[in-house]
Amino acid sequence: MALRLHNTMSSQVEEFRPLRDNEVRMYACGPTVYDYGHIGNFRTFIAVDLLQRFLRQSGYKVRYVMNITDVDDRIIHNAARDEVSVQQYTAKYEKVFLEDTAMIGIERPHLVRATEHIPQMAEFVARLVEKKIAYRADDGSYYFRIASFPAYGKLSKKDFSGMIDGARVDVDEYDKDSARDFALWKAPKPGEASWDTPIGPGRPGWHLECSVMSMEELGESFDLHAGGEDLVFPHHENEIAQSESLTGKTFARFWFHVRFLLVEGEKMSKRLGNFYTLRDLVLKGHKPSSIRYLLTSVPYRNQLNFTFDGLKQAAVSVERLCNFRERLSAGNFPAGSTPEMQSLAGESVERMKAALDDDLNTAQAQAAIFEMVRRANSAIDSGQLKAGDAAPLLAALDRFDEVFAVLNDDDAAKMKAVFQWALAEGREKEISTELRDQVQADQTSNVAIEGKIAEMEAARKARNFAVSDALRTELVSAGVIIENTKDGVRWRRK
RNA sequence: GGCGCGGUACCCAAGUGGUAAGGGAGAGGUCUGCAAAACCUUUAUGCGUCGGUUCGAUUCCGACCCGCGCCUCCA
Repeated sequence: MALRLHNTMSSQVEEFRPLRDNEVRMYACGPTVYDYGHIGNFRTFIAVDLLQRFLRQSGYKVRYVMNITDVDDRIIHNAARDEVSVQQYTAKYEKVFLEDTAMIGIERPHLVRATEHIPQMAEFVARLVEKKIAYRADDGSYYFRIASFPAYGKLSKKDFSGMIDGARVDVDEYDKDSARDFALWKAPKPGEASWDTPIGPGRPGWHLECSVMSMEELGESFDLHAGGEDLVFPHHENEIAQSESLTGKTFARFWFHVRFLLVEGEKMSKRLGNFYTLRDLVLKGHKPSSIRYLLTSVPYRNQLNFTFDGLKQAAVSVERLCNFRERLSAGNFPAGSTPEMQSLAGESVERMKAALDDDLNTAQAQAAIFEMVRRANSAIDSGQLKAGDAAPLLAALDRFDEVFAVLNDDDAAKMKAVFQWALAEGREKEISTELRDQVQADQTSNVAIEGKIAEMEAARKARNFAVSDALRTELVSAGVIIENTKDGVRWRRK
């Protein structure tokens, strides 16, 4: 079965086939690097990352490009406020973005920066002017003439045919031909960052950069363009207008939009006090793997209600999968293999693929893996599972994690990094006791832990349970989880 | 006002014109010196409300109620 994806352009779930055999060219609108990213941003980026991972798992070569918007009004404003250059300002937040995406398990796309493509953007505008699609306003800004592109509105399903020119012209937009016409190129205001180009001084508009960079990297027509649902209009609509009126070709064939999330049942906003950056959550003691799991557990087109209760549940779910993997890889099973477990592994892989093929139904894919875990655990308990069954089951789990990326067990180091960042930024007050404990637990050395465990085991052998229990309590409070299995003691950090 | 999405158990959340996945939490049990892990049993005659179509609807249609999104910067 082939992948079927919802396409905003057709409002339908369609079979996804790339233009070129075996190669997918996709573009995602990335961050404007003016602040720390919030969990809503990351829902989108994780969804696109998951798509990209699944495409590769399905055998495609994926060329995935993401832009970094490193010049815009907010950046200019904030840089001025902080009395640093635009470049210094964006460098900081680009670094933050890269750290955050790595923390949340996003594989790095090929990144392109707006400020590194200024000449191409100016050239793009010049070509649109030549075709009389763009025009220059008195102040030196350039606008796109929407009236020249009759298909305008086809993505967002808006009808502009009845628009009355000038109906909503505001003071700043007095010299546009039509109020709806959008800026391609903004003339510099005093003190603003600007570039000297053949079309005059200024800086690119946001819509322009995505058109120019995506076509430069992927060609005039490519397979898929992604972003948050809010970008459908006007951003993506404008990209289409610019690009297609210049090339006369279909710009992107599939439009992939990720729905906004809710936080505790309400729209996330600073006003409501439910606005969280990724780092805020880690400061509260939540693991990156829990956050990623929660953000992938609801299919990307459904509204996801992000709650702290859900975050705890996600942590337990991830732990269950990790425990299972540990149990399979460390256990001693009788030689041989069973047809039941072999086919269970195969069926589970099939079910996961079928679920993801169905417009990335991550919830179904997770259900499939849990079903496998339960049945395999059951087989282990009843002594049915054989040594030769472990490999295919582990392979199925790996296959799951190639896409979901939650089982790496590298949370401790990531949390420690956030801990240190908070200290460096003077934000130690925001470090929760939970995070403090996590970092503390990580500092107890393996040798020390294993020493304690040896003592505990000696006491247990001597049936001195008071001593062994005391040692175990001590270890547990240091964040170490102890399990006595029939193959010996197994321990791990919380 | 225009366009669009959703309301499923205590919580999160899939799904289908033929009788409700999965996870978490709760309860009981198995195993264990005790825990932990794991497993088993159990928790919606019910899928916002009211009508309609149908042999049969949670699933299709209509109305209504509620929540949410876009239409302006926003992932």
